Amino acid sequence: MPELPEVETVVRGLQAHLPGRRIVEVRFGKTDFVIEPTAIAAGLAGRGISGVRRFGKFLLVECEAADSAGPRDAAAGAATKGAVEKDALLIHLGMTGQLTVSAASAPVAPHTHVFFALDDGRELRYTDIRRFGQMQLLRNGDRERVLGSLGLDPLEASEAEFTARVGERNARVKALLLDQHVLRGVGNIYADESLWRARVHPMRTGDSLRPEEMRALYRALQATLREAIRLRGSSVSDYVDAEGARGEFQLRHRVYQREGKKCFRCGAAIRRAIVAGRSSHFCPRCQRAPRKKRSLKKR
DNA sequence: CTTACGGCCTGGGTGC
DNA sequence: TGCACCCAGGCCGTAA
Repeated sequence: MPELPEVETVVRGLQAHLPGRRIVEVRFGKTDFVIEPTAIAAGLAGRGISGVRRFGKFLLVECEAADSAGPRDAAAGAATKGAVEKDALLIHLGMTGQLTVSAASAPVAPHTHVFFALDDGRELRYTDIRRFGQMQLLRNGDRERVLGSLGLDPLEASEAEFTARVGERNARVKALLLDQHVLRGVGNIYADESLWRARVHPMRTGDSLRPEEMRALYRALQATLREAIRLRGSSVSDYVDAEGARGEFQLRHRVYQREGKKCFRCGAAIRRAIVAGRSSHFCPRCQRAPRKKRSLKKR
């Protein structure tokens, strides 16, 4: 399940292969998860790739300016196009999406639905068993419209920003961590792992966290994400990086998918419960449940 | 406005 | 061997 660390790992892998390459042709298999596939094919054929970046769980393949096919005066271009946003291909990997670079002659994995032929004889391929992913071409101005409402990147947010976002909300902290409009990039694995690390129960509300708990959660979230990036993400089902290799952070999971197993800190049996509509894994001893029912607002 | 919840998309894994 | 069912994450509609 690609979350921030997995997408970051894929992006870093793609950055080693794609910038400077040119997309020769785009071919599709199934397109029910693609917004305007014909626009993607027409818009990207012949375009050079200038960079790859992550935005939350989204991945952006950025194109060079459309008129860059021939020689041009860079200074003049900058002067006239200064406010123009680069076109970019926006990709969300959903649950089972994979982006890999391979030789065009390499065997095609099942459920591979998009092929970007590159000018060096290789292909960028999009494979997605469930097709819960998403792909669309962002033109000038689309970026703010599509991505503008997303929350802070958890690795860029200061402790004060994090506290302001989470600490004034009455919703369950698990729901807040998962809400992409609060923080962008956190999913079920890293929410559960961070809450365990911070010893905060997922059903606590944001505004019930004491300052030291809020600080612990902020630090736990960043430490967990950084370690997961270092270990190239969690491969619990289909996730692989741009080279097709699995990550290793799943070997460090302390609660996720460990229901019934012993807590690494205290030995109690890890529990699983549905919180915010999601499977949530926690230690019932280390992470104290809120005692009383939450008040339905002040009345 | 905020929060909670159910349904929908798809198909691999599981259990009978 | 087949087959019904569960579940995953994001998003959207609805209700309170």
